[in-house]
Amino acid sequence: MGKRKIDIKKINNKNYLKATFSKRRKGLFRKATDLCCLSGAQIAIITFSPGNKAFIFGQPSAETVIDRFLGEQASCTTADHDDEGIGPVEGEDGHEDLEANHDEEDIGSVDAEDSHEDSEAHQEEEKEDEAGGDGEKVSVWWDEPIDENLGLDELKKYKGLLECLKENVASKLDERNKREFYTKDYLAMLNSEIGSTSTTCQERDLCD
Amino acid sequence: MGKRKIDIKKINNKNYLKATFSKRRKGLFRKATDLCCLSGAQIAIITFSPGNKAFIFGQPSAETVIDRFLGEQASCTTADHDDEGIGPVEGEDGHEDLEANHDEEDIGSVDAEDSHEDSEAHQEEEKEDEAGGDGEKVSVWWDEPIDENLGLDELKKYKGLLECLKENVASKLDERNKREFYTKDYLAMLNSEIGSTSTTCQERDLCD
DNA sequence: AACTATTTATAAG
DNA sequence: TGTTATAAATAGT
Repeated sequence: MGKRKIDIKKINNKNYLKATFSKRRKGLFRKATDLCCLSGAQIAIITFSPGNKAFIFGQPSAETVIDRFLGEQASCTTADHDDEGIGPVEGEDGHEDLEANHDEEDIGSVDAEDSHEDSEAHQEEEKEDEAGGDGEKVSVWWDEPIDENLGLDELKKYKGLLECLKENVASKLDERNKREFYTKDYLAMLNSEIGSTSTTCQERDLCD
Repeated sequence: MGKRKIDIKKINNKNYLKATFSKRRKGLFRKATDLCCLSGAQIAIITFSPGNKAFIFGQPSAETVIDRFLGEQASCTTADHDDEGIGPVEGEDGHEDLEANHDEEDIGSVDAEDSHEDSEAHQEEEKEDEAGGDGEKVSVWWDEPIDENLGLDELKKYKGLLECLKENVASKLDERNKREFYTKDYLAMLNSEIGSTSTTCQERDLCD
């Protein structure tokens, strides 16, 4: 997608690599945002750049989606999980001529919750590499002044973003409430178990 | 990107939603594949569709990247990790007029490992929804017959895929070797600790 | 599912 | 960093 077609193979020129990674990572996150907003999907993306810096995308948060994934994985422990432990391995996506099957496509019951769009939350880890450590701005889009000259499209996008923000705040609150609940629940469990005889201590063999 | 521009807002029509999710999820994974191949980045994408089906992308594997992320997160435990616990929260990506800063862009030392491209491994969980439960094919692209009429681009792509496959197999082997090593190491540690006095049993308070 | 008309993404400059 | 020519993705059919 540019002035010239490029082969999809490892870029060796450092500067070009950096520029390309940056542009394409942004593009990837933008696509994820759009997909979340359009479909209501939950998505987490974890990226370690060639410079080993982490870039994280999460809707509603990376942790939420990862936990859900790990949870489902754990409850699906099939006989031999010696490598990935999940289902069928798909080699590649979207290479027309080479494309392998996929009987995916799902979407069961989408409870058409009237009109509040989706939200997205991105988080980015910062680990100053040796490359330029200028004064890390930490502002976010909703702190930026509103451009006076927004066109209709921009205004629509802005509206969408605000709706996403609202939804995001709501889901964060929800998460926090859940966490508090579970914490209380866990504490209650611990308290009840300290006095009971039913629990075994797995570590005991090593303890004496 | 289509015959008409659409607003990025929740789609309510089920069929349109399904088609859109499917197309865009594939597009997202294709972008991730390209980014991995071009830059050597490690990426994991976890997607829960609106039908609550999981679609996983991983390079070299989702687990590897998630573990790395969780590991780094654990070692970075800052004072208050009450919600996401990572760094600055970025609200949105790539909305031109609204775009907030980002002082990301990294790429430190890319050890130019001559010419073997990147690999990708995707895994897809299957959980048959009520929608069409036909006989789950489990084949992958490298099992498919090669189209006799591939053009130059397709051949290049094929070459790239095979190189990725090779690299992927190599990294899987590497992972497995590492795992065996750690397992041995861990067992050795356990053995040496059973007889020692240095280790404390964190669970002890609950054990008696 | 396959096909365009268009919009988006992005390689180069 | 911003611009532009082109490739790629995809909305609607």
